[in-house]
Amino acid sequence: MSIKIYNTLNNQKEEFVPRSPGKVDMYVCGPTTYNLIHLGNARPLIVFDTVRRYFEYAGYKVTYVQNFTDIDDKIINRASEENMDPLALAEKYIKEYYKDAGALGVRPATIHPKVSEHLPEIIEMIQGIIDNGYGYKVDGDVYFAVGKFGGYGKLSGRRLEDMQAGARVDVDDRKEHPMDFALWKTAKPGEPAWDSPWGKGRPGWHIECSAMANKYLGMGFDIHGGGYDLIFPHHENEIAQAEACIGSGPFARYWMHNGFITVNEEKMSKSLGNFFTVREILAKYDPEIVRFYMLSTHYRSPLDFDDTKLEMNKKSLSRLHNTLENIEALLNSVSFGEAEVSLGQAAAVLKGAVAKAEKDFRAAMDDDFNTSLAVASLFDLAREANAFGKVISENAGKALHMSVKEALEQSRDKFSELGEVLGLFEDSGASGKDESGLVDALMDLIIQIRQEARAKKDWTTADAIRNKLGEVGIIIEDTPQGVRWKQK
RNA sequence: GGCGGCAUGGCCAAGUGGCUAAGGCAUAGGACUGCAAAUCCUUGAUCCCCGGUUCGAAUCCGGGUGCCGCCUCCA
Repeated sequence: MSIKIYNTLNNQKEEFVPRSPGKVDMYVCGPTTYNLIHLGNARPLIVFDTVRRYFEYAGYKVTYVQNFTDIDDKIINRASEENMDPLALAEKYIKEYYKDAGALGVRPATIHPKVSEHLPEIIEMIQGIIDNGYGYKVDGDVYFAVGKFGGYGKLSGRRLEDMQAGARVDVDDRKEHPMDFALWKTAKPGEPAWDSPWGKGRPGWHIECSAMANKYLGMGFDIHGGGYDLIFPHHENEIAQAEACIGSGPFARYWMHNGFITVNEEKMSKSLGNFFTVREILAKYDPEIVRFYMLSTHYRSPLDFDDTKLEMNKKSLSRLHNTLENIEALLNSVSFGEAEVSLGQAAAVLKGAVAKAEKDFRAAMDDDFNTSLAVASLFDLAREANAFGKVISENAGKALHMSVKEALEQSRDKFSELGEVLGLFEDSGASGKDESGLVDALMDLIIQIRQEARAKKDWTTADAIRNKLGEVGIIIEDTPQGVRWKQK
């Protein structure tokens, strides 16, 4: 089964054929580190992390490159506001990035190149563009001449003559064409600057990705990803720069773009007051919920964020967690051996469901990473596993055949296996409990007291304990396999 | 002005020509439970409107309505 990818370059799903068999080389545009990452940054992180995980699951060796833009106007402005060195400010937020991304289950890329560490490569590429006749110098600035690059517009499907340059921003009349963009900008006093053949300055907005992708992956690498809004001009310009410099195209073979996040049906922006950092969201919601939510919609569709939907997804996710706990409890409480009661038929049904879940999951992910459908396969498995648990409960106290244990273990393992591809269920088990074991010990005590009350049919006491614990955020469940408790 | 996307049950969301339109949340009924919780079973869709193509359309074509994005830094 092959993987299909919706390629922005041709606006259609295409079979993915890697440049080198068994390997995937991908580049994803990373954040400009002038602030904590926001919700909008989080989506591509989670989406492309999941793409990467699935490729690895499917047996590919993935080289994943994600840059940090640590030289940029926004950084310079922010740094001067805070009276900080721009690079130190960028470094600070790179550290913060790792905290937030890590919390969301986003694995570090194979390589995280920074602009500040690639000035030689960037300058070399600009020089190459000039040498090939696609760049020109004006005062201390260098511009890319879009009119000379025949393929300009092929990614975004625009034609130069259709675009209303200057409609919203004044055109710099030193440019040969209004759409020309800066490759190199002269430094103003006090700004960070590097020596170049064109004087002291810094790179333009787009050149970094071309240069760094080219350095680490080379021309014709497999997948380039990023947010939908980057198609134009950022990615269009990346293509133009790389291909104008190196000559041999294509720059990247498959272009993937994630849809936008809105908040309360509006585009997230500071002026609308609906701008959220990942950290603000994580103060209210478990990161796994945020991740699950982002994957509950196809990556190319827009995704609206609000508390109601988060709450909804929280409940959905807990269903999956409950299932995992149910399976674990059965494995721990039921005795297995030579068949007194075999339940062979039911076990076979579950094993069949395990196989089907993986098959469905793969089919969904193969089809342009349809995580929404993939998640559905987990719910299908959950239903079967829980139904099996019900059958087991009906045979409480009896020794069950080993095939029952096998079926339970298979379903549990399949959950973790498929969940890991989506970055879910990874820290299940010890979450919410303290390391000293004090809480566990106290809970054992409380539960024991309550059980004694229940044994005496003292429901008033038993219910009071349960209600009071509920007020503190602890849920007590009396299951056929014994008493269970959990937080929240 | 140019380019592009979306409209599926109360809500979220798959599905892009063909068996009974996935899955989740919520609702209602039932089972289980001392009562709950968890779980299982059952429960609900004129697929935005009009017209067309077809044996057959949510799915293709035309028109309409509504919403959104990009064309400027933006994930």
